[in-house]
Amino acid sequence: MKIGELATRTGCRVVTIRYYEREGLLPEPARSEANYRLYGEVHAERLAFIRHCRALDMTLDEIRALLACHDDPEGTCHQADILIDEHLMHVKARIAQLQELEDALVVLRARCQGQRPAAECGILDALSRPPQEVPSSEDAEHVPGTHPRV
Amino acid sequence: MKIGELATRTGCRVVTIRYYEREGLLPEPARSEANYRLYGEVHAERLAFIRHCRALDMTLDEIRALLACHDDPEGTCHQADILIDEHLMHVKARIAQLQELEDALVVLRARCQGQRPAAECGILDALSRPPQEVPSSEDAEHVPGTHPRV
DNA sequence: ACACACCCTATAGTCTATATAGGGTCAAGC
DNA sequence: GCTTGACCCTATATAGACTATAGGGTGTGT
Repeated sequence: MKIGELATRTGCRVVTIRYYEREGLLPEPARSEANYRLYGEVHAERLAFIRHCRALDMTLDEIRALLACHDDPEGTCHQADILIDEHLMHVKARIAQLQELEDALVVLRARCQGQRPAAECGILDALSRPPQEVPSSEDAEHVPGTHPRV
Repeated sequence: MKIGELATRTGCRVVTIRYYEREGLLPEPARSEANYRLYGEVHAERLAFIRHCRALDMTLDEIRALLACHDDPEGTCHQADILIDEHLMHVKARIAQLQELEDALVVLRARCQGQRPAAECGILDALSRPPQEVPSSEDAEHVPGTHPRV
């Protein structure tokens, strides 16, 4: 199968597949006479694995580690377990952090109900003032915040 | 005050201050004879404003818009209200999405309790399999996911 | 006179892709 | 036989919000 078919089958863009190949997540496939990439079921399964992990917000490095477990069926899956546990903790930490953000934004929003001159706006005023509790992102580490790059 | 002092006072890296200047969020300050940047209270307050907004996970574009309101005290703060409302919705959407992820990860994690050969690992097996519900990131838009770049 | 902390600019790298430019391949229809 | 269009190729640039590095100048203390 050519790259376009693999893309539609897995719901992954063509350019993204080539990107995964460059990143070493997908093995280099055979080539046709016209230098087209030719994929088999093995590739489709591996790409599906990668996309499932991405859907769970894992980084490509985490996925690389899981694929290494997957490629070594003699070894134990202990590494995979640990990785999932850690990732789960990061997701939880990120949720907690975003909930603090949400509370802070609700408080901020309540300071202004609309059509007054900006000079009197409670929101702009509050943002200008000193302290404010700032949730640190230490524990969430590699888990993105409010604005994913889609 | 020189850039290093501004940095320690605001808890912002020196390079980040210069970056904000390049991005047009901070005005270009006066320079000493040795070409050092010289800041006043105005700059410190504006930088604090920016950092508070960043702590609330706003993008630099959102902050630019809030600063524009701030810089036009004749206008109304209606724009600022709308922006905060929208940002709040994005944060809420991202939280909901991450909670779905968390559930999926908990289910995944429960499929394996450790020291078995990777070939039998329920986690690796589940990730290889077809469908899986994948929360879309449509509503969270500009709110990053699980792995922020700190 | 020298060390050291601080400042400057310019450039490249991070991460996970997406977008663009400029070209080659292949089947169908005229 | 020739064009059209869909598909494929590579290489490079762009996004966001910084961080890191190289290579140099400034200013203070000993």
